Amino acid sequence: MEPRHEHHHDAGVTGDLETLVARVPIFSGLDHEQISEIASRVKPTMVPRNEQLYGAGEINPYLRIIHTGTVKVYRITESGHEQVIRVLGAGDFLGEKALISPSASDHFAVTLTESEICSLNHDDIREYLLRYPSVAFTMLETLSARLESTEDQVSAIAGEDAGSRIAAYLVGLADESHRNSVALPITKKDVASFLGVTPETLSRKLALFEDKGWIHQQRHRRIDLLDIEALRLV
Amino acid sequence: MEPRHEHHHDAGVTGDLETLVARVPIFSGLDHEQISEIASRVKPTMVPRNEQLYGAGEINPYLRIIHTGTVKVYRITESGHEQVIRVLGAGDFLGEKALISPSASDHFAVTLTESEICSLNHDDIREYLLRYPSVAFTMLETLSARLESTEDQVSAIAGEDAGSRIAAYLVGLADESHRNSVALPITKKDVASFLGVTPETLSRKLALFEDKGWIHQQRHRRIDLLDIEALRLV
DNA sequence: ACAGGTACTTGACCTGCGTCAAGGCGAACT
DNA sequence: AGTTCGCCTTGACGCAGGTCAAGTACCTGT
Repeated sequence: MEPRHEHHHDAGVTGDLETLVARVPIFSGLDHEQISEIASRVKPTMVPRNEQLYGAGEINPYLRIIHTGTVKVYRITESGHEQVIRVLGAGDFLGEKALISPSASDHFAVTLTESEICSLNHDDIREYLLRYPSVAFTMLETLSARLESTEDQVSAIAGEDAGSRIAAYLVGLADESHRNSVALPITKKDVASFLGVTPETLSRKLALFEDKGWIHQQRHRRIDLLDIEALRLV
Repeated sequence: MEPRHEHHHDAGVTGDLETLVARVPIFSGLDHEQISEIASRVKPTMVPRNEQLYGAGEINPYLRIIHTGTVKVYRITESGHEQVIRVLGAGDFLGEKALISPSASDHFAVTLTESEICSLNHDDIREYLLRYPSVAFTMLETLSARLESTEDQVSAIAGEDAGSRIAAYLVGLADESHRNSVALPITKKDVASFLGVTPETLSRKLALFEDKGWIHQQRHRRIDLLDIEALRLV
């Protein structure tokens, strides 16, 4: 495996490659030998913050698996404004669209923090999918879960008002971190885009929630949820 | 295979089972022998109109493949209103959510026309996925395409105004049928739900389009598109 | 063929949220 | 440390589209 990672510098990877691969959810069903084989094809890279992984129009021949860090996936709508599609973290993958149907997509992906990312060539992945059906099955699980959460997004934007969506988003963050103090993974501007509101509306609703004593906003995108039950009922 | 298809009557299937299976996209990569094997496990059924295929809360152990007819998939949002997720036709499948992660989903599915539907037991399908990787790969393609179209729905609802979404929907129907006279596959109420507007708004926008001479509404949900270019620019 | 219910249309009203604008604050680079 | 740029907040305003209501047309089942 040659160190040809676009213009990124090489990985200062924590632990050996096989351990890293084994921790990736879509390879979790494989045995040690299979993991080794995949590890030999993987290209781990440290990617700096604010690096564009792929952009609209270009066909990128890599499936990216995030080992550490955060990546934002978004698109630019016809009317020119940015729509955040999802935010990916450790264990998530991206770039599957081009793998499955190699047409240009209008997605953009950019790192939000310095990230440790493995790139797998599409040809290799296609081979794994055919050879190790459990990999394909796990990808099906992931895509199915993504589809469901995107459907949630549709019903929320179409059916709930801005306040409900924002409250539900905060409660969701709290639920998955099991804490009542959450950190927004992205800027408020991006959260607003993700929730289908303007930054102004988000700002106003958060101020309103704070007035009612339901939340407390600290520095650095950190928000304490003081009354989760109230937020659930919004 | 015993004829135990809930309370539906047995299929008066056109052509033999193998031909039918071979025409299903997710099995298109298989050879004759494999098709035969699958055909022996398939339960084809004629389902009447307005029949509920599955409802929220219940875990339905079948993957359904639509051979003829139309099926509407929707959910009921927390605030109680119906949100149409997608409309499926010949060659499409549904029920894959429970196959992949057998948790109760909040989806409903109902036939809009009398439909010829094949049911495959989840255990059987799981076996095919592991044994014939091309089946899994085709399912990946389909899910990926669905994901993309659901993402389109998100950006459209969040970013475009009602008129644009409605015009784009009409143009989309025309594009896929290659004709400039289209038939809405579902009621206007359902189209409205799908597009994230109220039936009143849909009605008003269509009247507006007609005023401008861009469309002509006939009986029976049939609409002639008189000026597709104008609609594209809305 | 009839009756009933649902889908659709149109009108009047009103409000939530987007838009425009201006000011403060923090973060990143030199 | 200073400067700059983009993020965030708050205010004022207007309108797209949701809501409520009433009437008409359709479709469906008997």
